[in-house]
Amino acid sequence: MRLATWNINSIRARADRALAFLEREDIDVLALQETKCKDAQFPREAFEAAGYEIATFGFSQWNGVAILSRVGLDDVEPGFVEQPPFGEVPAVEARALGATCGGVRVWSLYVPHGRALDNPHYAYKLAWLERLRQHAVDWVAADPQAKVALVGDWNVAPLDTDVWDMAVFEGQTHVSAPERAAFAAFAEAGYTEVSREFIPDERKYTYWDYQQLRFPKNEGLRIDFAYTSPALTPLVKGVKIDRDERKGKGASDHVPVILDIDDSQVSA
DNA sequence: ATGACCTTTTTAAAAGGA
Repeated sequence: MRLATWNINSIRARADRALAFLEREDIDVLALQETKCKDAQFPREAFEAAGYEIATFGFSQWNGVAILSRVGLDDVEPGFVEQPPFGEVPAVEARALGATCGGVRVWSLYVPHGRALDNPHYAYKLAWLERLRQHAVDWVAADPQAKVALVGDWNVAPLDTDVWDMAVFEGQTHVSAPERAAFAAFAEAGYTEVSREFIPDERKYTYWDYQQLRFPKNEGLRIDFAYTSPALTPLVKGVKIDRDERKGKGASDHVPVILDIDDSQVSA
């Protein structure tokens, strides 16, 4: 089974690219972030025609997550329990969507950005990650054989080498100690960030700003990750960052991260 | 060439992104 995660930065603007990607990379399950549309606006038909079931969670032009699967799509969960809300009128945002696909509990995650260290969005980000971590612990405590994949745009650069120039990011979000601790806490809970296991190299980014020739200069960030639960980790046989997807006109600013999972021991 | 922001919505100008 091939499982991919991709912050697509509008599914309506990039449905054709998504379809081409699914076919080119032979993807079974695709977790999307920043779909930027309401559920009713999601371009379902083309994906259904290609053989995928679709679960969406979107309220507006902001955020939005989805999961496409051709190996089953069950127990869909829009948002996690007690997901922290945000806003003047506190509301849960469309940043997490769970579904069971081919025996794997997939969570498509769009972690809050944080905006600035003194912004309320930053405290929201840390609380959001901590609540998710508690769930991650509980899920494997309840069932040590649970195959859980927490995939998406984590909006955290765990290592200094995950940003193209640390001097630029000093005092900014994504690289602060609390954010990195919140990210590392998933590993302390027994999960493994498998992209790092398979791709330990530096300057292997997943995001490049549209501005200032960041992509051709390879000035990017590594912020899209895949944490797998103890039972799932040994089944992950490979990980690829699809850097080519950033090329050409009409690319998202993020590229997909693809996991190859050994099907033979995963029952649907 | 891998190329000089993009997407959305109250269709102009602003917000969010990282």
